[in-house]
Formats: sequence, structure tokens, C-alpha cells
Amino acid sequence: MTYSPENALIIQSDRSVLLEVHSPRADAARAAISPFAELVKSPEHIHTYQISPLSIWNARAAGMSIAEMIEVLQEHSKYPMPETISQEIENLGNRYGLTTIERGNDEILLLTMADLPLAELLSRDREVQKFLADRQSGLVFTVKAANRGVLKQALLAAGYPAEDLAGYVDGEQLAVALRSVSLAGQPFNLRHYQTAAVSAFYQAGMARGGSGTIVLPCGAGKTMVGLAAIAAIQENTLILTSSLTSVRQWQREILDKTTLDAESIAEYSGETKATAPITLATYQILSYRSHKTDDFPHFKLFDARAWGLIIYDEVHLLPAPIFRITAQLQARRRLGLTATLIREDGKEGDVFALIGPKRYDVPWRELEVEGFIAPAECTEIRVPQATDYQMQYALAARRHQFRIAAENPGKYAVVLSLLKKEAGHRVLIIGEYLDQLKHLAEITGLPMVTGKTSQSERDRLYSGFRDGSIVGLVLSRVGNFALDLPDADVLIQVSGKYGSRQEEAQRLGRVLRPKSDGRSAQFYTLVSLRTCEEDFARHRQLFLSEQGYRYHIESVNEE
DNA sequence: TGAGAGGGAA
DNA sequence: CTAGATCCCTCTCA
Repeated sequence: MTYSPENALIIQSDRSVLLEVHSPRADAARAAISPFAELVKSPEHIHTYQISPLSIWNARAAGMSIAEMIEVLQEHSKYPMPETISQEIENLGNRYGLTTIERGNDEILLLTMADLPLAELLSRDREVQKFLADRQSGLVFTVKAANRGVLKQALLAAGYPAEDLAGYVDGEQLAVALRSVSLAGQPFNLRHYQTAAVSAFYQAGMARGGSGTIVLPCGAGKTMVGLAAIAAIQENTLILTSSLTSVRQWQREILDKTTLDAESIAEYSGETKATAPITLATYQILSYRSHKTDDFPHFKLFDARAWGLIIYDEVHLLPAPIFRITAQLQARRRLGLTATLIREDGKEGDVFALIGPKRYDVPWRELEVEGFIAPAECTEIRVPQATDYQMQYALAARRHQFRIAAENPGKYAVVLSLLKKEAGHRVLIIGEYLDQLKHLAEITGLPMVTGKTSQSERDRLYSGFRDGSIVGLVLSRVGNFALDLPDADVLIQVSGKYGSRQEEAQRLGRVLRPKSDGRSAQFYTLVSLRTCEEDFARHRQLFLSEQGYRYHIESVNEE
């Protein structure tokens, strides 16, 4: 197929792609380009995507060919494609793999360049140069094994990411299998996309793979993919997570769904510093730096056992020191798990070079169609500010304006009317600022959970919500993270953290557990009219728009 | 030995 | 581009 005026895409020579949102072919076009393009702007009528080198390389690593990318663009293009664009995608796409890293001996790696000009170019690159030891031949350089990670970072920065074929050391064996009936008596098997994700990451005897990142939506069962990877590799495994809560969740899942017993699993945390064939730790304990000696005392965990696999949960949150140590660990298999490759700090390249490229992803809406996550409707409600409040906003210093807009008291009445409209549903109200939340808890009569709420109180409120005795909860940022409240189906976001795409996605994730009657979840986000909050809200929505969620905009009438 | 408070870090 | 949550460490008290 070729270009036609019925199509939804306008492709420009700077690798930006415009999507006409109201075109009948818009959804198909969006789905087709999302594996290799990132949404950068999403106003009402025309969305702008950018095709970046990294987005192309990630797509290639996940198995998409250059020909497919070009074909998809041609198929959905409104006008003839600029000639340069297919050449550029081809040129950029082909760069991945023009340099390869292979094993020389235990100490030495061999970096091979595809041709002489490239060898000359890269051996003159200031960063790459640092790690080249000897030139074995025109195209082959030796590199110290210890520099494997930093070399990959340098090659990526130079625009020629290496394909790493140097392999891995074997870890200590561990006999483990997935159960077909969980310990709790539930029969289960891997979903088709979980199986596909694991085999994209690792198959016995596969030269490529053994390191990489798997991208699955919230609630799609990333833990199961991790467990299946452990069962496939059968070696001692270190699992790193972002919180103790997820350490405990992983522990429960391993006991419930694999043949391993409690003896084989250990937690390395502030409380207990044990290791076992499967060891769980948080990023925080590993990133802890002693202020006396200024080093990282817990990095020794990486050498505590012969790990055959390291799992990085929520790789979008991985802190800088863990990247640094991971650069030293390139001979260990590494699996990154995340709901979005987007990092608000722009370190997507480090994930690519050090953990590994994207091996597999599934668009959110695809899982929705198959019923693995609930459908959701997103509504942005524009709330005007009262005149005196507008004045306060206008006079405030710029750095205070966001908070003033976010705490617009006009939002309270909107929340109350939403609660009336959604009566009978299970509601979560999430916001950033404790004063605002406290007020909301008072006027709605709903209990509030914040960081100060004791663990026992939280357990009481969450289980009250689960059994239906509590119809709604007011949550601070505690609501962003691992929370198991399957029945929640309405979420009202009253304020959020600046332009965090992450946070928006996490929060929608809270209400995406499939409902027994198949109904849709409702996601409301309240934004103060004509304030900087509108700009931040737009940025927050990019990731979910990229996944095909459309925000309906409603206005509240000014009184 | 464990609980609880307080400080610091990212 | 700030406020809030978390988790680590250390110290104190019984």
C-alpha cells in the first residue's frame, strides 16, 4: 500500500511524524508506529511523534526490521514520503550491529567494526578511544573485559551501538520450575505474551539475548515473566526492586507459583541481610553510601554468590549508582522489567547500553482488547479559579504558581459532584499535597492514607476497601506504588507531580485490573483552567496518549 | 534483642 | 522543580 489522502500520517524529513487524531485511520496508524516512535506533543487535533535513533534501535532489538518500519510509514502516509526519510531510517537502523563485541579470552574482548572507515571514525572518537587497548587488525580492537559496559555506553553515545555477543558466565545451578497449580490451589499458566516475552529474552543456546528489557503495562504480570525467566535459566538469581513492598510481593509470588521453598529465598534489606539462591534486595540498600568511607558497602552483594541472572524490576526507576555497578556486571545475564522505557531523567540510553535493549513489549490497548486489563476512559476536567484566587496566582512568584494552581479550591466541588455521579463505584482520590488531601478527606468523609499512616492502619483500610466496607480512599503519593486494590474502578487525580508521564501511567494502572462485569474504569484528572498546570498536564498525558488513550476534555462552568 | 525516634539521601 | 514517601543508618531505652 502507498500514500493516500485518506491516511492519518504526515511524515517530515526531520523524522517527526504528525498524526491527524480525527482521521478514521488514526488508531491503526498510531498502533503501527508506536513500536519505533515516541509521542512528544499531543494537543487536540494533531499529535507529533518523533523517530529517534534510540527508538529505532529498541524496535530493532525487539525484532522489528527496517523494512517493516518503512513499510508501515508508507502505508499510513498521507503524502509521498520525503526521500531522505527512508534512507535515514535505513542508515540509523543499520548502525545497530555494525560494531560487535565478542569474547577473546577471560580478560580480553574483541570489538569488531564493520568496515575500515567506521574503524577509523570510532577509533578517533574521544570516548570510545579510551577503551581500545590494541588494534589486532584493521577492523578488530581488543578491549579489557572490565570495560565492556563503559565501552557500550561510549559506542551508543557515538551513534553506533554495539551488538554484545560476548556471552555470560554461568551462575550456580538452581533446580526450579513453575507450578501448574499455584500453592493457593489456583490453576494457572503463562499468558501467551508472557511466554513470548521470555523467549524473546532467553532461549537455551541463543547467541543473542540473555540481557534486555521487557516492557509490559501495569497489571500485565511482569513478575510472572521474571519467574519464567528464572525457570528457563535455572541458576541463582538476584532480584532488585524499588521498595520493600515489592520485595515481599516477589517473595509471595515465588512461593506461590514456583517449586522453590522458603529456604531458597532470602531478603537482603535493612532488617535482614541474608542471601540464598534467590535473593531480593532494594535499590536503596544497594545505593546506600557510608558517609565515613564514601563507598557502597552493600555492593558486595553482587559477588556474594554466583548469580546467573540479575532482575531489575521497574527499570525506569533505576538509580545512578546501580547503573555504575551494572557497567561492571556485563558478564551476568540481566533482565529489566518496566511498564514504560521512559525515564524522566533522560537516561534511556543507559538502560539500553547497560541493562539491555528492549526485547519485547505489548501496547496497553492490545491487552485491553484481550481482556487482560480493563478498558478505561480518561477525562480531563478544566476547573476555573475563583477571581481572588486568580489574583493570588497571578501575583505569586513563578515557582509557587504550580502549587497554587494544583491546590485550586474550585476542585473540591468538582470532586463532590464526581462522587455523586459515580455513586456505587469504588473510588480512589489521589493527590500530591497533604493539605489538599486532608480537606478532601473531611468533605467527602472518606478515610485518608499518607506516608504517616502506620502499616497496621493501612492494612486495615486497604482490606476494608477490598471487602467493600469502605467505598473510597483518599491517597497521597503512597497511591502511586504497588497497591493491590483490584476493585477500584474510578480514580480522581486532584493534583500531580509536574509533568511526570510515569506518574500518570502508574495512577491509571491502579484501576486497570479487569472487572468481573467487564465495565470500564474511569480516570478523571482535575486541571486548573488557564494556569501552568495545563501545560504540565499535557506533558503528563503523553505516554498514555501514545498508548492510544484519548482524554476527553470537560469544562466546569464559571459561577 | 528489638522497638522506636531522628537524620540523611536520592 | 518542590513536597512527600521510603528506606537506610545510628542512637537510645527497656
